[in-house]
Amino acid sequence: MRTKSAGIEDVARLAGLSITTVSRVINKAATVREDNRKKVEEAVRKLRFSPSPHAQALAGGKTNTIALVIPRYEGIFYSFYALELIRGIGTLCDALRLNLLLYLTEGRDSLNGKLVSGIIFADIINNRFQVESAIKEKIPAVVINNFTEGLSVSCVAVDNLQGAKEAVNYLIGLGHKKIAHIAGDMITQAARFRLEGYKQALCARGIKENPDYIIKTDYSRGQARRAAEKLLGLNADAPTAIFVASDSMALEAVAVIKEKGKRVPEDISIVGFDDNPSALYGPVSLTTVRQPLIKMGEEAVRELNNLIKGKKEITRAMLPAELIVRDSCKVVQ
Amino acid sequence: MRTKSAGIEDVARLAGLSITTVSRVINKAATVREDNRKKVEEAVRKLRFSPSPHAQALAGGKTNTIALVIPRYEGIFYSFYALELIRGIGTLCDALRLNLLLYLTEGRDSLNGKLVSGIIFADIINNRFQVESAIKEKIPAVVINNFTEGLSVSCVAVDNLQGAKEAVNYLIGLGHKKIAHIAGDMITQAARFRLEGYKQALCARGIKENPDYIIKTDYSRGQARRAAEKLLGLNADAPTAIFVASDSMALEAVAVIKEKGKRVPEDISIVGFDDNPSALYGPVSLTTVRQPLIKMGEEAVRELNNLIKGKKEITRAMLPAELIVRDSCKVVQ
DNA sequence: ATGAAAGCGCTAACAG
DNA sequence: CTGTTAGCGCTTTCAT
Repeated sequence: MRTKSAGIEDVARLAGLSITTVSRVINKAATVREDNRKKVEEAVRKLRFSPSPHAQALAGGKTNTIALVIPRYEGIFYSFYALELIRGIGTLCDALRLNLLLYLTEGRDSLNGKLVSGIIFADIINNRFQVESAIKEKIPAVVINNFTEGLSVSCVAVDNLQGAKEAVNYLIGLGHKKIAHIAGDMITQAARFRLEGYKQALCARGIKENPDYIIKTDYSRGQARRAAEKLLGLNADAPTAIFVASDSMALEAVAVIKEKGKRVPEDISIVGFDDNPSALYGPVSLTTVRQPLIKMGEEAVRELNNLIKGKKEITRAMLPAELIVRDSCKVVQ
Repeated sequence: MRTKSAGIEDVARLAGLSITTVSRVINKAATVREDNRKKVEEAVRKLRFSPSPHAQALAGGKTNTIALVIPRYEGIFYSFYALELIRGIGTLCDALRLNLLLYLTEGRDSLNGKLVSGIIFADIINNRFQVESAIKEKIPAVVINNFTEGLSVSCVAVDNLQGAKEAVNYLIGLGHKKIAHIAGDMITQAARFRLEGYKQALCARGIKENPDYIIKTDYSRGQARRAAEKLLGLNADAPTAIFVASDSMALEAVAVIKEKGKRVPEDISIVGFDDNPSALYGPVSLTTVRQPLIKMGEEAVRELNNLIKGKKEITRAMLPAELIVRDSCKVVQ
């Protein structure tokens, strides 16, 4: 029983003009005489009129709303990835006056493209087909954090390969040779690239890969703990440095190491990934690889907006990752 | 240039029936003969038809989408409050097939109620007027984490007063008398209630309030750090226990304490608030007060859904907080 | 049980 | 620069 609020016709009547003219000032068309524009604007104010988005969408075909699709995969919530992304995207949408539809999806259902004028995919995990169908339906789309090979969509990703290499090179530069990697979930491209970067960096410096030194996880702290324990359990063969695929896992590794009576960085050096602010504090501030999450979100919205406005070519942006040196690494003894 | 997809008319033609009948089966009206329903359903499948939400909304007045309004106040992002809430709400919306519109708002703009059939406010911070106008416009609404006094809206909050009391009583039970409180941002009701609970618990046991023991913050780790330093700077008068308004601040306090060469819990006991999983690890696992964030989100969606479906009475739910005892507290010496 | 027709509130040609 | 008119794709009386 919501009170029926003013419609465009009421405004037109009050202003003594046609609804077309009202529509024109609403849509900021240039072809309205100044005095009439004023009249309309006043009528709008008096009536507290605001156009029905549904009618606008139906008549004009513009929705002004975009969707953010986040795969409802546990791991995506382990880091602060999701929140930072939402924050970046949400803030920019607010500024651009875009409505943001949020889908935490299992990936099975297909999105109803009729509702939105564009879609941002926060990574692709089990929902590649949603991306594909968006492309097929020619809905403007951009994928975040996944340098989409074989898919013709715009994307904005972070250079995980380079980031990982820098991390490992830094460790090698410190004299480490026994470098382990607690990897993320191989279901994510980011984790795969970080692992690949780790391998390439090792290889480039002629250090042989040790299978015992590579442990794959689901990004959870629980699995990080087990990984760290396994690594320490190698005893004499235990690594002197560990490159961990996320800061929250790195923090867990640090905790395990301390529990076992070892020290970071004196006994074992640690490099994380994310630049999660909570890694600044704690027993030792973490050396890590910074991922510009908020920026990725913003870039994605910007690109999507351009696509919606008619931009044709897709663009694949690869943002650089940056090694942030703090206190969790040391020259090997 | 999106290819025009099938409309209800196409379906009607293919099925050899009227669009009215098609509309009926879409809306699961009972008055359709079984064989005709089958025909329509098949046509729908063949044409991959899905109704235009905008047209539906315009014609029928039902949107199927709700809004989640999150005040874009820094502090709300410091804890994992926002993410957990989004997670709970988003997941349930997915299950209920509701579209979720997310607004990270400064609180100044008024929401366009025509777009949604209901609104969830994730706390009220600088945007009380948005809540008020929703009420005025009779848009179904529910407020989270704010036991809205003076506002006739449904709400689902957590019992911060009781939670804080339990925390402090626990500390008192351990023999502590010099108990400090690093409070949250007084702009939030939660912080005010936690402070109030702290005071009441002290008072009930006849412990006099010490102004030096109460430090208000903005929930940030930076301010938590300064608060902890100030508290430790009291030297002989320093507290033997600190009740901290959030886990992330509590973690920071622990860090400061260790830096100063003191131990937790041997020298100082700490109780946090949130049950943030990251407080499980680290140097000492944190005793804390659990806040059922995801549940709050789910309850909010459920209540909103009922309101949308015609439920008249508003309901104010107060979820209990639960003290989780772990390792950061000890009997005073 | 089914269909014809009248809107829902707006935008977009097309005239003037 | 402004107004007239025809839809946008559905739901809903109201007949049949």
